Amino acid sequence: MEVEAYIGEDDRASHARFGRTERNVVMYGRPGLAYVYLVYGMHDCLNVVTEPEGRPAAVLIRAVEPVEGVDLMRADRARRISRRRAADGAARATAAMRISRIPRDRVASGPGLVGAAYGIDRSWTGLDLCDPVSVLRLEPGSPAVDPRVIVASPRVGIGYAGPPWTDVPWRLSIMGHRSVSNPRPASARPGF
DNA sequence: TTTCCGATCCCCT
DNA sequence: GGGGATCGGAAAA
Repeated sequence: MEVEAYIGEDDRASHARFGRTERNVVMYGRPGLAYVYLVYGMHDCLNVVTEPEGRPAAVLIRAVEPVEGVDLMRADRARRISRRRAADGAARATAAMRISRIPRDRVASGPGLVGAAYGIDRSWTGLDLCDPVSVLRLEPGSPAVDPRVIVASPRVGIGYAGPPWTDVPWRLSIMGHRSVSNPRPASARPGF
């Protein structure tokens, strides 16, 4: 359970730092829309547009705790991995074994893993996540997360942005939750 | 357990 | 043309 905020054209870590481009237009759109982009040539990352129209901002969904369809997610991942490398039967079997043992709360514990677990790709950009009939939508959690259990830390993988953007504590995660991506914030380690 | 590296494609100066 | 809002396997230790 982890998100990161990217706010405005001034934010040197944000995809909006170059102004409006073909890729990021949806960030300038209505709040509640999905923005999905590709990183490192292979991972689709889900963001939710957060500010009123005209103000480019989004929250990256970095990690999620899946509650349903976990076996499907694991099977899907096993298929993708064995497709990627030309593995022989034995290697494929060990890969499948390893993946079948991934704990439920680690199946979507990273930005790329969230996209992969739910089959989200860039074509989902623009989807209205506030529409109750969308295949992917935001719903209130129950029970709600106690704000006292949320830790803030610097964002991950944005060294290029430079200070102060590398340091602003806009990565929010649930303290001690196992579905948090690596590197885990120091104060969010289990056994806190 | 930690560290290193390759994968793989698109985006933008 | 350079490098990335990452992941997983292999090696080191």
